[in-house]
Amino acid sequence: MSSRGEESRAKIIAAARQLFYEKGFAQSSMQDLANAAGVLKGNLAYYFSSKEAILSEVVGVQRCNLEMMFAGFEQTSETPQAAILLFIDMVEKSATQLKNFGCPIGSLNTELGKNGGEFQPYAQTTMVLCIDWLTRCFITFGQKKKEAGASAEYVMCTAQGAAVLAQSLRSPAVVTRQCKLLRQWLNTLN
Amino acid sequence: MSSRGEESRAKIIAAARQLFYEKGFAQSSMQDLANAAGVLKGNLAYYFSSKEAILSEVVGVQRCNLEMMFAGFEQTSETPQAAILLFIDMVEKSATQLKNFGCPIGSLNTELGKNGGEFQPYAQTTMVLCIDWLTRCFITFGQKKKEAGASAEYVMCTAQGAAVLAQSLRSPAVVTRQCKLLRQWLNTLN
DNA sequence: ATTGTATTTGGACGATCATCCAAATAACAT
DNA sequence: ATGTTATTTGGATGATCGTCCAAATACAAT
Repeated sequence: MSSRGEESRAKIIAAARQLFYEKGFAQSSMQDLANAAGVLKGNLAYYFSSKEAILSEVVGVQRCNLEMMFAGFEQTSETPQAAILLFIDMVEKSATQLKNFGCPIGSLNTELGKNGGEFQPYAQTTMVLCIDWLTRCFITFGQKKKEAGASAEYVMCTAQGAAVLAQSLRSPAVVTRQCKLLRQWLNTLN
Repeated sequence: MSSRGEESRAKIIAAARQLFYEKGFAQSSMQDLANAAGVLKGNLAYYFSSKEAILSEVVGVQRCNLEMMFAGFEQTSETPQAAILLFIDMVEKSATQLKNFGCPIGSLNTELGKNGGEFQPYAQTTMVLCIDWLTRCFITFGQKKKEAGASAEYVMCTAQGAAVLAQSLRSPAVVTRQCKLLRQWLNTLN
């Protein structure tokens, strides 16, 4: 597969990522994906055997981006607290996006988790990735394994709840307020 | 409209409520609704002019049920704390459902809030109803208006986040843990 | 220039979608 | 019993869905 093919493939995945996020997986038709990617619908089948295959790639990219982001957080932080704070900052900076489309990770899990959820395992990996990274941060911070897991769950729970509320109420301020609370809570852990 | 018609109408709405919750609004076809309600697809059009009209009725029933539940909480509670505790108990008792299908209120907002969200206003009313009731509870509890709003937002945020995580991780235990934290937090308010 | 592969094109395919309707049937009034 | 309304039936409608494919085109190697 030459650079031309790789480019088309990448365009399709990028378009799918955006569309799945903004409209949902089921609501994004192959025609929509083709239009957004600037290719013909028939061309999608050349690169992906099915819509599920596109979802798989999209989640793969999502996970890859998360891993890079987390690696960046760790590199630019001297303490695990600072890394967690960067995570909270990231959530707060996404407030407007969260208001418009919810959390890219949470909303995909919510959609795919419905009714049997044959596709949910794809989305689950990204949620687990976040919780695991936060857990490692809290362990490095000095917490025991179980305590760190609870802390990570608490942070992620607040972030997801804030996203749902922000989107429901169409108010990014919810995210701002909950992030502030998270920072205060983090400060009390010392 | 006689009792026969009312009965069919009610059956359709009940089936739609369940299906919208378990499969999502867009993923529930009119054929699915008809099958679940035990009527023919063509009969849906006799009672509802469109799928949107069914959604409107479903949300109306949802809101009505919430109002009754809240009224019950207030009647059987002598203090606002006790009423809030009943709310938290209700969330915890729903852990298994939350794991399977997410929060009936939150997940509907998440779906309908995507891409312009022409239908989201329907779902928004139920979310606002919950937050407003919690806010009133915290005001009765003695908090100022703004503080009460923040407390209500915090409770709802935790509940919604717990639902998203429980469904993502397919673990009802998340709900149990977050409810426990909520009760502890509520105790510190005295 | 010619061959072989990679990619694109445009459309066909059956299935399913929400909506709509005329005719059949049921229930009830007189 | 007859007429009237309420409800059900079964199917038609055009649009759109995901998938698939043969032919056309573009590119690279010889």
